[in-house]
Amino acid sequence: MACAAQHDSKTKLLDAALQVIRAKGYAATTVEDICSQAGVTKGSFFHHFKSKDDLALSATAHWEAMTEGFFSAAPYHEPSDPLDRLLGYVKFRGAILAGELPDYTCLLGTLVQETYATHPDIRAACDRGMSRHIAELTRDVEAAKKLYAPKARWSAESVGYFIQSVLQGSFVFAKAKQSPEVVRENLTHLKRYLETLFSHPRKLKGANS
Amino acid sequence: MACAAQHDSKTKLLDAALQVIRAKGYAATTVEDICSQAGVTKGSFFHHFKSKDDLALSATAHWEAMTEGFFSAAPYHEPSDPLDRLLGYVKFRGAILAGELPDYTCLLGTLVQETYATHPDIRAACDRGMSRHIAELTRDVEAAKKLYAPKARWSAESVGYFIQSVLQGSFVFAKAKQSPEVVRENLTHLKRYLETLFSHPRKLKGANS
DNA sequence: GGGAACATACCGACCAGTCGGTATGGGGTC
DNA sequence: GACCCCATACCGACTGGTCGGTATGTTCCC
Repeated sequence: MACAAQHDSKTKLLDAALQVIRAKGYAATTVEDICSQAGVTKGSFFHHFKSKDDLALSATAHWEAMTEGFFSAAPYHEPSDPLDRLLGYVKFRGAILAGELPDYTCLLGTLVQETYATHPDIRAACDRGMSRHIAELTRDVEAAKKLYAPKARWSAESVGYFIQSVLQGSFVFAKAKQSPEVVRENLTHLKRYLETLFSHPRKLKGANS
Repeated sequence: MACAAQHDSKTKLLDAALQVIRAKGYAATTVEDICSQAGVTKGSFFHHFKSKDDLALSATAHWEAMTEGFFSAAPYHEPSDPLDRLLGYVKFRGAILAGELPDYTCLLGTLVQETYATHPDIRAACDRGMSRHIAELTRDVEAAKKLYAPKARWSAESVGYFIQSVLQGSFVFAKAKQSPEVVRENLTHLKRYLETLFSHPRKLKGANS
């Protein structure tokens, strides 16, 4: 029973869900949309998921698993200097802006906007997923702070949230403008802010040059 | 024929649309939701609007008109120093975070996320509305740049987009966390960034204190 | 042969949009 | 002022299609 093909349909459905929901939004996505994108039938869908909402929940878990693997395998973790890792993260986020919009935007950000008032469990799942990613990030912020700005009054966590907020907001404008250009420019601003925040010796007066 | 009461229902429908769409998202909002919120009937709705999509378009125009009046009447325009006006804007955005989430989040940001791939005209309307607001903002950025950072390589417009991206992203997290607290913290970071960006003499070393 | 994986036909609720109708009020005519 | 005409505003039952979910197989693997 535990052969790989068993979960093939389920994985296909989850992958399809990530794509379709990011493109059309959750409410506008029909179960049949996901099925046809995945190349399976509705019977299969409801064999694996109790309901559409259940799929959404599973999709957030799937998303978390995917992104966690993706980011932990990324090369920006290599530097021993935590600030370099942090700036590497920002640079990395710029480097992965390829393909169509649904390929690089965030499922959780899209999902939570539509469901925060009507689907408490989905909202909570999105919150959990985003917070977990931020917690990862915050670790490097914390370490960099200890090194470069130990007395600063801002919290490492708030910087983590700020970074993610810039990204989420950038995606909104990417969608409005149908282009990742705004994301890139915003990442440049973000990088500059982080550098000044840590009084990074290598590029201290970079703000106005 | 031109009595004020004539357009009363239409205005009520538009006001209701702003609330309901921001709370439930566009696709999940039914025409009857809006009607009952506005206290009018479906017949009236389709007398004033050709379709649900037509309402969305009118709602963006209504939103633009409302917000333009709201922001142009705000006190942050008073200072003669453009940087003070800019920082005043950021402070003002923090001051208006009252009431429920749908009361202070942005209709256009919510709308465009759901419609960018499926409703080209709504997407374009959202883009137009957000760009217009940013253009206003950019004027002050431009003036402040001339005064305080004339040789900086970043464009005033990109700063305008950055400010709005921070806000839009903050709203995503406000929805995920059911609280405007993240918005406030992000505005603090944003203020600090703007100050360093303009090398504001009054608070130059504020970044790490 | 028994259960998990998948397929097909179908149901019922819901919802955007329609349609025939009523109410109101302004303007022209005598 | 009495009358009619007609446009605009508004009402709510109805319809046709869509979509989440179910019921009933069928296939295939252990």
